[in-house]
Amino acid sequence: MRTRRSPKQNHLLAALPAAELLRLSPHLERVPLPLGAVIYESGGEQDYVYFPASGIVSLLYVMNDGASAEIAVVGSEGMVGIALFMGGETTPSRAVVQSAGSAYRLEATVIKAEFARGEALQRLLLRYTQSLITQMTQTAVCNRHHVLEQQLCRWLLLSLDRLPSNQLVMTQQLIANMLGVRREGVTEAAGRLQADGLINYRRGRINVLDRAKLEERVCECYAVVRRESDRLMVPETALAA
Amino acid sequence: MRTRRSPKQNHLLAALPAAELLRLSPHLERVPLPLGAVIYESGGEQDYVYFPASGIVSLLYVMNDGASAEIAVVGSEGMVGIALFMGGETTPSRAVVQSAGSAYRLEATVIKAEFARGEALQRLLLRYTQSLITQMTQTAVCNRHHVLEQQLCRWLLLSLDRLPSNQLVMTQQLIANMLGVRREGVTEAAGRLQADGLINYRRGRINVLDRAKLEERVCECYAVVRRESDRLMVPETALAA
DNA sequence: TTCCTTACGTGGGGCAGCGTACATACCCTG
DNA sequence: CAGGGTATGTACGCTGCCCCACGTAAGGAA
Repeated sequence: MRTRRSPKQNHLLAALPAAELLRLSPHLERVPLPLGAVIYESGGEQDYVYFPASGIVSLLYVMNDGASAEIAVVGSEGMVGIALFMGGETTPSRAVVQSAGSAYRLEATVIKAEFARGEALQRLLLRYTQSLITQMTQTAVCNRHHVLEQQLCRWLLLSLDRLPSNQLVMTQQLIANMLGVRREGVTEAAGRLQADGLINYRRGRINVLDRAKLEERVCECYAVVRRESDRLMVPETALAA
Repeated sequence: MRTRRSPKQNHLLAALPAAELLRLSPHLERVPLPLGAVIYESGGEQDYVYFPASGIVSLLYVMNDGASAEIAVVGSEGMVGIALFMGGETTPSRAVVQSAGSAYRLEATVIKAEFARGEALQRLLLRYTQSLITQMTQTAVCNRHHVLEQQLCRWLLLSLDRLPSNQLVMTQQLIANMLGVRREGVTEAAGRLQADGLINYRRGRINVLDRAKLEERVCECYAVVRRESDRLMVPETALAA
């Protein structure tokens, strides 16, 4: 069930009209996304945009005291580096590989030029950006109102949507960093989910056993993000109707 | 000190080249923003974009159980309705007038057409959108890590930046709805700020007496948002250098 | 096998904020 | 100037998560 290596593994690239993808092709460079790699540092120069073919990248804000909080996650449905075509060049957040994979990258000048043509890529990236905004706002809401267990469920589901199997390679400490909570809090919540048969884990590997039950326990935030993403990311051709 | 009624009261419109503003002028319609008015409902049709000349609009997410959380605020520095040019047509959040004022609005078709020209307005709106994204991500971080008093300081400062005087017409209940906390929590935090001479309030009117001290007590989130906004919103001419 | 690093489990004390209930006090209206 | 609606103040018990400290166990390396 191994997918062929192709830029079309990324949904945004796959949704481009043939002519536009052809124009980009010579500039697309496949690069690995090793676990833990920092793609952009907060406020740092962004020289490339990345279209993941597999794996997950987290957008993370790190505070002065070192505490962190995940803002959004990006997988093969999206792109990392929106600040380049938005015109800001950089952002105050960090992009880190949360699950290893690979991506197709484009130099900043290339993506900016293609974006400026105002064709399909522009419309696609803007709609994607809006779905990313929804993910960010829902993170804010969830942080305010929902308890750790619900947030953990949301996080697991968002990750699962971006992975090929039911298994996540991820320690509880890393999840805690993403959620911006203590590791012990994750241990307790994960323990309850395991006791209830929703997941099963051992030393940095989490298996989701019952996705349906996970969706029952999660807060509304997950559904909002999912629904908006589905709505905004339908192929442009389907929008004409 | 009354400013002349002009579209240039809005910073985005003011930053447009004369030719572009001229093209939009016949379509700009000045409308009041009465306190409490709902500009967009969650998921509802968005027929106009609004460029506030004065007043403040809150972007608010309202949960199924009625609880709410503010995502971002928009004043004369910005625009309400980014979903129109982003291509999503709508968003899962509500836009409510938090402080009365007035705005210039444009029909959806007009803003979309002007945006599609790919000239100054497009670049301006995209940079503005990025600064809005920063505000949203910082809201998420703040909700996760900072205590109510700090969040209140942040909220007061963000509001103050968008108002002409040091006075906010705002009850503690409304602030609580924005922050997504209990009214009593706001009462306590505001009481401390008043006892320490930073603010002074009575029945729905808050006077900021010592802005400097407010900036000492606020968390880093305010500075991040402010800095990004200042960085992204400099006139395009200044960017050429 | 043994060791040692790393991941997970557990417990005690503390605090911020919640839900609830009710008291006070302002200010508009009649 | 009296009444009533609304804004603010205060209190109490509860819970979710924090900080801190330590215990247990998995699994790779020698």
